[in-house]
Amino acid sequence: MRSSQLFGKTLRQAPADAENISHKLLVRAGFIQQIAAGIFSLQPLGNRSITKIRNIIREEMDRVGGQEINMPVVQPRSLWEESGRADTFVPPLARFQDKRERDMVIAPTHEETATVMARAGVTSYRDLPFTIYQIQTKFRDETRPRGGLLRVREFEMKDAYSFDADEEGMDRSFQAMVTAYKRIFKRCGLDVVMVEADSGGIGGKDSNEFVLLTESGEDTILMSTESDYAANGEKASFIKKAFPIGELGEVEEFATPNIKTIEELAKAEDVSKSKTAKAVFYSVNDEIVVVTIRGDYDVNETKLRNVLGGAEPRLATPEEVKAAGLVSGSASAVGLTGMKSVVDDSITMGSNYLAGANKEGFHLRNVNLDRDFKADIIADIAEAKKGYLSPDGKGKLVAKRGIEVGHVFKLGTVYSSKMGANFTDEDGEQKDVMMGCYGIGVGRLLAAAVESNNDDFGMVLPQAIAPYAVYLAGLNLNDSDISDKAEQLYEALQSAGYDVLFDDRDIPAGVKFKDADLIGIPVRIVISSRSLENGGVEVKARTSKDSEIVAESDVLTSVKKLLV
RNA sequence: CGGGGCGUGGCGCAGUGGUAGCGCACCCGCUUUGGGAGCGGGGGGCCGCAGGUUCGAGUCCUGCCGCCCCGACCA
Repeated sequence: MRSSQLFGKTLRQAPADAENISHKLLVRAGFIQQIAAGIFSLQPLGNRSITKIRNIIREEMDRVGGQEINMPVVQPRSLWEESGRADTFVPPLARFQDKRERDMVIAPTHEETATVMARAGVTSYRDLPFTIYQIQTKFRDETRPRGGLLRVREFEMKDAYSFDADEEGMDRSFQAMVTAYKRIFKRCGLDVVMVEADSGGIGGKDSNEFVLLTESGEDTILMSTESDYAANGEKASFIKKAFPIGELGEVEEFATPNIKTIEELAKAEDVSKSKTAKAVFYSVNDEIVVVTIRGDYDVNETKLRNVLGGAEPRLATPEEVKAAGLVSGSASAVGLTGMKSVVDDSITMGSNYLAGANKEGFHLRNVNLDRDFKADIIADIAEAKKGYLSPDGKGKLVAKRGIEVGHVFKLGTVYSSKMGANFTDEDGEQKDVMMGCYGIGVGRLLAAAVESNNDDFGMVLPQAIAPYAVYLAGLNLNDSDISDKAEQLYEALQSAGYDVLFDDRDIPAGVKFKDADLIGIPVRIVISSRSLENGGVEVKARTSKDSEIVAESDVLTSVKKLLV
């Protein structure tokens, strides 16, 4: 490609809207153009990078036996009623009615259609296993898109779905995908870690995220200092401090004027926060739920949602708390009836707690679970934090930020059972298909790659995903000797199989260098009167500071050393 | 959805009631050619939208829309 023909201009200044490095650089380099919040067009350079990423993904999916398919973006809402996600998917499904007033949705993900595909295509265990995948547009009406391509509403995702006869098969399919994912990210120049994750709106039991650790990430990742334990903050667990359980004391009420928080209560009584039972009130499906957790821990709302069966909890408003007859600042589960009680298991690792008396200005001593208040659910709903003990007993947790670039799920039969995707096994029995699903955000992957590969001058893209492998700049092109040689080099490099961007523009050298750096092309070749005087052409890697002079006849050899 | 900020040429910005400007980019000419060149000339604006106040509104008032950031939320 000749720069003089290339559509798209580089910008000296990034739009004021852009804040992330990747957002700024992708816009400045002419890769992407914003159309609306979280909605982008790809310009030629950006499209080339994305195409390369897609192809890497395809190769690795095919390598582990994936078969490419394509499913519709527009789907009848009834399909989502079958799976039960029509009203529960968060963010809300984008919906519209077609001409005949039939309810339609714009797909945010494709488990339903994939299950339908399997439902029709699988009747016998002999049809299993198989894995299908697509690279397809999704739309999620995110509450808050942000960071250029990092979090968008319309986006392209590679989504794969595996179908197996039994759990062992599903595990094998899952492992194959994990292998493929690791190769994909490595080839794209991303150093990712696989962490345990919450499966959220997709469902299923186990899920893992592939995360690029970087400060600009929006997820919190907790990792052990001494083992390979790593988990998203939504999922992370830890070993809770346990205290000896003494004899249960008598409950006694005492006055606590002006004490509203656990901190104040612990301080006033001169005890550790772990001697207090904290009550937090949530609104879940318009009902108040009381959550009790030991005062030294906080509630993890994702875990809470999961123990509540998937309904989204939200902190009750002061009005709701009051309406429920509760005394904020002095509340506890003691004596409460008619509302669901969830208790974190930390409460069972101690006794004789300080807790609210449900009476303005009073608290209670020696409060104990079962005797003084009930639990409908006892579970781990505590938020892991840095410094806590790793759940495997090895080391402490540290907190990092990360960008989720891939997510793999063991779905089991959550979709197949609801949607009737079953088969007859060897014994003639009817069984639900065991599924897995596996996603990679394609645009996000590019953004993540830029986030982790840049310097003061621009992107530093690995050859695998750079729009071009070689930037060939001819200077003093009015000199026919130089322009002839530049043309010859352009031909030769292309014949050798390299993607070459030939800067044939009649502009100052500095502009060409700036553009080459900004776009992040791995190898830059300069041919000029100066280089010829020095005995050839200049070859420079984007990653190195200095260039080397190479005889014209040796250019291909020299480039070959820097590229594959 | 709560809090904050911003909407003026492709991009960055100035303009607090009186003829819409600057830098970059763009077009023409000449001079230039190793890190975003110099000189000269030129084109491009429903100042987000609607209503209002005023002799007069980019500027003041009201409403709406859009975008960004923080939070909430987030396969």
